[in-house]
Amino acid sequence: MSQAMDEFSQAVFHIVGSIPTGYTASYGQVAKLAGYPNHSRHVGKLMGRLPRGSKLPWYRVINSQAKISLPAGPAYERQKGLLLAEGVEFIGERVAKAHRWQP
DNA sequence: GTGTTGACATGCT
DNA sequence: AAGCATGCCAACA
Repeated sequence: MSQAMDEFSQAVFHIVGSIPTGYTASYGQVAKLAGYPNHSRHVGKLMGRLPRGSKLPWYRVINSQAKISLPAGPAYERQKGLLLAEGVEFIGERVAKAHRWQP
């Protein structure tokens, strides 16, 4: 039945699941690693579609500005809290460069 | 089929 | 540094 998720989503999920604890990756980075260099936007859209109990560390995915997207709100604080709990350092609203995932 | 939207990226000013 | 403009591609009305 279901077409098994398109290769795109599957690749993105795989990459996101490969992000080590305490590290973060940007949408463009994930998209590129997934094999789709210019699909950064779709990564974000996919994240928004993820269910609440998703096993994927979606909270480790941020934008190229090393900042959390989401227009500030409960979700924003939630992601920030999760990252902090993983040991990620925050410089203001920005994630420390040292905590950016480097494949 | 066309137009708008979207958890973005990159470049220029 | 920060802000504005352009590019890119799929999903949705």
